Amino acid sequence: MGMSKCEQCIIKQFNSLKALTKDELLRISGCKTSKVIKKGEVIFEEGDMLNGVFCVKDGICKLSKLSANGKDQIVKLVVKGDLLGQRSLIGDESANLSAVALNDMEVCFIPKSEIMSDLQNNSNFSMDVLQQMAHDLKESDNVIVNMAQKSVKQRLAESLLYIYEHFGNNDDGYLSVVLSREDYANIVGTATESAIRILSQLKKEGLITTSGKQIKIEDVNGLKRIE
Amino acid sequence: MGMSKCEQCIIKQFNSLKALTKDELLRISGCKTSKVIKKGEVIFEEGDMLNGVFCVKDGICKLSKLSANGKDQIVKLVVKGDLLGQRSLIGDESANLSAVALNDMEVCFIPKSEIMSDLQNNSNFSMDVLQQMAHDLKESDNVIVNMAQKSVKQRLAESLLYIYEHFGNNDDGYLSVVLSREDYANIVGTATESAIRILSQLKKEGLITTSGKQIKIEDVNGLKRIE
DNA sequence: GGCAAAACATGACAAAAATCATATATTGTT
DNA sequence: AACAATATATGATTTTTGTCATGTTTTGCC
Repeated sequence: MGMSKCEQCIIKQFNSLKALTKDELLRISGCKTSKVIKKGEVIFEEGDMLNGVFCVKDGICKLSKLSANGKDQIVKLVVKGDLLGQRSLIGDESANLSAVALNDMEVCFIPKSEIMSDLQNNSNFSMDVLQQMAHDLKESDNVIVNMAQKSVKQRLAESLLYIYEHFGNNDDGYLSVVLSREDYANIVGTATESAIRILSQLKKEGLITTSGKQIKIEDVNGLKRIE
Repeated sequence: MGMSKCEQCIIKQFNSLKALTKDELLRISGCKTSKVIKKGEVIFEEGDMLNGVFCVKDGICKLSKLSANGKDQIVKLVVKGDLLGQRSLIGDESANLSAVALNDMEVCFIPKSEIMSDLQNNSNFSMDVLQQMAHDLKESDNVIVNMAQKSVKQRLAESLLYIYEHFGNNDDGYLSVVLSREDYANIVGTATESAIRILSQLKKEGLITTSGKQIKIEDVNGLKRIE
């Protein structure tokens, strides 16, 4: 528990922690705890007060929100290198989203007091976090436009491409992120049956192939071209 | 042009500029320019490089993005007291959205260099901006969930309530923000005809009344209850 | 390996929303 | 005031998407 050292951890290169000084990293290293989270486990839930952030060392989780009609909407996928929970910490609010592991994960938990004091005192760090949030906001706006203006088929195709471009394939050419049909439906905001139906269509059209839950993108441009 | 003084401007109380020191405000006051923008005028467009932020002293504008199918999606309404353009500045990217005045506006333009140096040097200011962005991100997530999971009628009802609760009525009881039916359609992400049709329905159901473009909310709870 | 539960698949139908057509009202301009 | 341009309104129809039903496959577990 918490034996490895932040200053030597390569993961930090991918997130705002890279802006911290060696001293700050040493302090964080001393008070962080690292945990293993099993597939399907809840990291935190909507409404929870977080008292720190999670730095994802391995694995993937989904951030989702339960809507009034009882369906879960997946808002974001968080992967190796990402930080988790900064927004609630900074806004000093309870979590707006739930985080659930999609496969086995390894995360480090850094207590709130550390992060907040570094944000106050290290302007490189706060600027980096600011930039990250500006970027996230831009992405959110784009998602809103897509949700509002595109068909379910287009949105599903784009989700496949997003996963393909951001998280890549594994050795056998299948997407490295493996989601259930229900998860896809919850990303796109549609009924599970509709997601299944459209994936079948895409198969027939030769744009993807599948093997169980695994999906292989066969024609990137074809997916991009969907009316 | 630019004669009034930031340190005395009450508008700043509503945004992150309140976290600046008197000296910083004096400096900004010296280099800002204030402009009047007519209804329908474009403040900036998608892809423009901004070299400063706008502080809205009066009026309302819409932030929207053109989607692939040629329709505009309105992502946010910006009103008196809000800042405009921070995200592009912070992210050092071209504007992701277009800003168009919905009525006559008065804004102050503050050059990039000023804002960025204050962000670097005044941690109260950067923390305030950070909190604002954390809040915006939360709002964005909620919009995504609504777009994905709710019917057009529910979304339109919520938009009316949003405007009612955030911007209020004017003396005669009509919403103080006056939008065209097309604007409503572009907020909700639907066809203009659908927006018109649903507003007619809401009238028949006694939840709203209208007079030309003006809309009066007659039954807040009724609007909230829409299945 | 066998069994139950969960996930996937697909058809039939219903509901929601988009599109097309057309009519009326409002607004801005001369 | 008259006109054109724009915005609002509403009907008819088509397309998209959701729901319900039912069967098949896969998965986890004893």
